[in-house]
Amino acid sequence: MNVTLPDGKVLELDSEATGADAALAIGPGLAKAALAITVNGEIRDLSRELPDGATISIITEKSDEALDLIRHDAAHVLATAVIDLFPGTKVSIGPAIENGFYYDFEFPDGVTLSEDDLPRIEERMKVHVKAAEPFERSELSVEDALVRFRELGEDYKVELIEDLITNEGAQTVSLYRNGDFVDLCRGPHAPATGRIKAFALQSVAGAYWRGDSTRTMLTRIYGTAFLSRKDLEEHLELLEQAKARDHRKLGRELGLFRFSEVSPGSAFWLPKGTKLFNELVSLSREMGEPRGYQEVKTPQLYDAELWRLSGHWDKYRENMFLTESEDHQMGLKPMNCPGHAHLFGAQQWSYRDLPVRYSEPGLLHRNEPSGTLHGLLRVRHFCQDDAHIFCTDEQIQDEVAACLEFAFATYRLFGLEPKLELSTRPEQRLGDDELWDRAEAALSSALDSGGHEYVVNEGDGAFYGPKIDLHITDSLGRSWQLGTVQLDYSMPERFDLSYAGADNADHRPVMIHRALMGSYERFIGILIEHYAGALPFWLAPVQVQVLPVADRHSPFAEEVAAELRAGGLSVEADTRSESIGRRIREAELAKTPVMLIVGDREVESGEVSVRERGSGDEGAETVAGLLERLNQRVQDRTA
RNA sequence: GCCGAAGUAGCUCAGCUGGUCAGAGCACCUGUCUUGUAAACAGGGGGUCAGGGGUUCGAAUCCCCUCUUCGGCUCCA
Repeated sequence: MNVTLPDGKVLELDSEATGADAALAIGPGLAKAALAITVNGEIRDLSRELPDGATISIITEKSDEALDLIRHDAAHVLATAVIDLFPGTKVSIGPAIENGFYYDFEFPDGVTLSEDDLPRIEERMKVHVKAAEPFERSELSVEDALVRFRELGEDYKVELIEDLITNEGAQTVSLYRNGDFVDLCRGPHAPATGRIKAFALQSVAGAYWRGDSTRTMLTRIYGTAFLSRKDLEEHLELLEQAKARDHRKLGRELGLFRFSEVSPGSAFWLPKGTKLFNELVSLSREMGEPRGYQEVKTPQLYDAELWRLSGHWDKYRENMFLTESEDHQMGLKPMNCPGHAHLFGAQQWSYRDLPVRYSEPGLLHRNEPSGTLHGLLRVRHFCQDDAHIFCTDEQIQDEVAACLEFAFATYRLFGLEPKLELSTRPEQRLGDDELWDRAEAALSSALDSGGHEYVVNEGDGAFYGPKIDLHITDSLGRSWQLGTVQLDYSMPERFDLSYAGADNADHRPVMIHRALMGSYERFIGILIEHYAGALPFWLAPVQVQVLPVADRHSPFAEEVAAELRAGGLSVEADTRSESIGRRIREAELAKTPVMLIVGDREVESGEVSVRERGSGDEGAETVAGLLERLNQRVQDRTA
């Protein structure tokens, strides 16, 4: 038979030749390095027979696919070790994931696993890796496979096979054996367990079977694997370093905010944190005004009637904080939209008035489940940079495009590059298909015209309309949704909103919900991790720290500070009788962008010695010149 | 909410199997030093060991409940 190699050469092989044979035919070095083979674009085991005429490419440790392969191998070895150590454990699934792998198990009654158990599971895994047990693939009819896994009591595998039959019409399934462990698995795998050069188990967690919270909670073991010990150590080192960027740690160390048991999930903002917070609110106002936004203020607490009208009473009550007043049930707002819709509906509108863009840095309360709270990134009390745009159908596309422009203009200031997701019509939805066609088309063409790349989440839209979300990852690579632009045909209906058209008839406006930073809390959490706490000059709560060398220079230091403050900067003077070295160190640790050292020389010359965060002495400068330079940095919003 | 883990001074942590176990460093306060680009020196104050029950002659240490936090899952800005 003949196969074609990546460089276009044709290789002649014996009939029934396998991927391993092909690799050997190319060269013994490659045969040794080979992990798997791509056959007509599909990754397969080396041991499988090649089809005649196939285009092949050998996967080695250098290939992009190599890590996924050995991580998947490692997941099987993990399962092998777990079953060795905990007989009677049921297995479910164990895929490779970004940065590692996991396997989900159901342990026998009475057995609970904790992280203390990981070392001995690792030891057991090492035995199997060292034994370099081959991965052997076999195929089985679905009937035989069902019998086999039923006998073993592997209920989860049985369910998987049943679903393969119903959903894919599967006739056969593939099994992989390594050592004594046989798993239902699509493959592919490397030739043997020995190819896993370095691995580590990392954590134990609960995970619902099939991601369904009504089903059994399985025990998930996370781990990672690499092609060399060095790569593994580098990865673990990176994870260590990421902890230093954690906004919860930095928020405390930098004196930005804190949390307390007296109000779980709600930040207490300290003066410095409040300054940062307010800076972002100002930014949003400053950018919103020229874009036609009008700020409004709406109440925190509303009669339950409003929530019934908006639909939140039915769909969101569980997550709302409720109270009573004079026999009226009331609820704190979890969203600003009903208030804005109510406000819009309170007066008459002409088509000439549209679009109307109401913005509000609205304070919200959502009673999020305790287990979901996460520093500033998931809180119960937060403030959105929220706005609602009421417009005509024809205006949707331009408005959405303008929202995206606004969002990117904002993110660019911080060097953040969000990932975009377009979520389309869900199964349960309001409105006819024609409406959804138009709404989705409006969103996707706004995305396309802006030249944005995005992924489509089919069926993930809100029940009232499709949406575009902006995602950013935190220091540990966890993705968080920040901004969102949502089309809503439902709320205008519920609130019976209307405007008079050119035809003098009543028309229903469309509502666009948009929050660009998302919430100030989450955005600040992400920013802190993005900058590792070293906020750019324009955002720093304390921009300049003036440091007199000795007590006798304090009056001059105060003068300099006052002058810079009068020039609009946030300045402190550290006049404590501590050593200058100590005060410089503390200003550095506080991530203050600019330090000014003033001693005899400066008092004499009237200038100041400038020290930039992280880069040492930069020489003397007049206060006036410095002020101008620093104000330019604020204006340009540069570091 | 679910699974697992943790909770000792403001912070980081010691305190092994219950019996001088309430400690250290940093921070804080006081005093001395008056400093030239990342930590001066000395002394001092501070915790009913998350909260509540229980076991015991005796609990920070063992058990139970609650709260909070951390890692995930589900859900979400």
